[in-house]
Amino acid sequence: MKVTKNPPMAERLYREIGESIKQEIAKSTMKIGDKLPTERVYAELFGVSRTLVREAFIMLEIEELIEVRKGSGSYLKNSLSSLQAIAQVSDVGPFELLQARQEIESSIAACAAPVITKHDLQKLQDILDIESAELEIVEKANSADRDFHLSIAQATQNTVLLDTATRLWDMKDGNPMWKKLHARIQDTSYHDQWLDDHRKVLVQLRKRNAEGARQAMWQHLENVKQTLFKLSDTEAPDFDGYLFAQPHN
Amino acid sequence: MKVTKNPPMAERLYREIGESIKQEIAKSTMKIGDKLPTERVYAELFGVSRTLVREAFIMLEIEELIEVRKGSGSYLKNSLSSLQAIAQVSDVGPFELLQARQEIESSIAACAAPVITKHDLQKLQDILDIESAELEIVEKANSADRDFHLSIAQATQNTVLLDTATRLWDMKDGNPMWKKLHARIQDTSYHDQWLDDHRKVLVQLRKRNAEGARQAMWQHLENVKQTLFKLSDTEAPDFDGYLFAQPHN
DNA sequence: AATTGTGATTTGGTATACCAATTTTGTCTT
DNA sequence: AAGACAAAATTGGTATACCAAATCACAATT
Repeated sequence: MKVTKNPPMAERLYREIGESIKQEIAKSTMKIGDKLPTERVYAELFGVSRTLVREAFIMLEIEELIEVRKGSGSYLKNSLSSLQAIAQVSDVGPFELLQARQEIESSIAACAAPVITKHDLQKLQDILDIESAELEIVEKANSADRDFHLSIAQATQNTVLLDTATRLWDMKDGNPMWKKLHARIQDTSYHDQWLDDHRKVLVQLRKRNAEGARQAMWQHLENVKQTLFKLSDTEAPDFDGYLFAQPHN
Repeated sequence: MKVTKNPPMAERLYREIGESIKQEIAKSTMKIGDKLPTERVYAELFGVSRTLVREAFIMLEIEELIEVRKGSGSYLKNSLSSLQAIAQVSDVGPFELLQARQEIESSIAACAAPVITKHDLQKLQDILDIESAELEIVEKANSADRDFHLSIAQATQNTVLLDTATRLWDMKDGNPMWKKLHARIQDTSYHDQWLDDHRKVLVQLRKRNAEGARQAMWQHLENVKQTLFKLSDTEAPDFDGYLFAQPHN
């Protein structure tokens, strides 16, 4: 039986064209507001049909790099650097990311403590129960972990904080370094400690103790950091460039 | 002479098609991984050519909502809700945003204090000098303000913190509420106080006093918040829905 | 000389036709 | 009946042709 596989599909052509156009823009001296070459010009330049160039333009337009105006032309809307600065953050190192999460999530916990609702507290309790029960199933545990952290952010009733926390959490997805660490975490059971950390955070939230919650969340992420540090120490070479600025507190 | 105008251009059709498709997805009971109707089906459904549907698909693909596979079909990749949660953050209220910035940027200041370089301190001093000199020119002052805050984030040497700070700062762009407030700020000169706030932050950073820097930055954003609160109070009705959870610290 | 109007040109917008990869179907072989 | 192979149908990929809006050039008008 042939398995339905389709991972290594050749990338869609319009993406290649789009990237090529980006390179052209990078090489040129165009400034924001300048007019780009027309679709037809690019089509001839790359030796493809205008349709493809058009699709590439749509890609750049959605990325907010350009703006296209009928009958007039397409124009640079943002600098290339400002965009890729945001894009390339995704492959940041685990420690750098955890450092940031420690700073921000402890503040979020402190921020949530005074305003958290009974309903949210119950929700956190439920998540903890799931964590206790499903400790073995890695996927469940992970999902619950995420729920726990983000639910606290939601309890602040501040959209921006929730968005920031979500963004930071999802940053680890797609980073190969995290996957390696993650595989090693599955064996050993640091989950027990982390579960205990979560309990301590919830206790402080129940007491509506802002500084207590801050401390508890700080300590939790400190423990995670230390764990990852040990694990990476065991089999270190992969982490060149990721090890730096240790906690300074 | 005819001015080159082109603001009220009818929105590109592919966007309408794309939004329509999103609605169709929302109405349906499709789950992640499910297969979407084919391009041809949508083309007939909406009474347009397949080209347009295809462009709409590209839009959805770049938004990471779907994944398209040649010869097979297109598939739901993410839930609609998770995406729009991120997208709609852009029009968040000024107070909600400032609240988040107060939490996060004060932590960033504390984080920067122990590790800030002499070079970065000098850079901050230079920015302050510019702020003092160009106090009157609103654009310059604004730019310097941004530089000051983001330079501190950069001084943490943590990419994620810098990215987060940048993201928060730029959130106010495009929000009409900010523009109204901003117009009113230009008249009065709260800039003096804010400039003084900045000085106090820099003093603490020089002393490498983490908690001092945290406090100084906190107070600075507290002052900004209070100022905006007064201004919005003067001419209040616009702010329905933006006034809520006042600082709880 | 400045302005206006009109037609040609440029540019993006849309539709149709055909190509290639994938999946499905059905038949043949074992 | 099971498996393998091939033909056919499905689906996205690409190219070409034509349409409509915006712009530009230039002459006619004032």
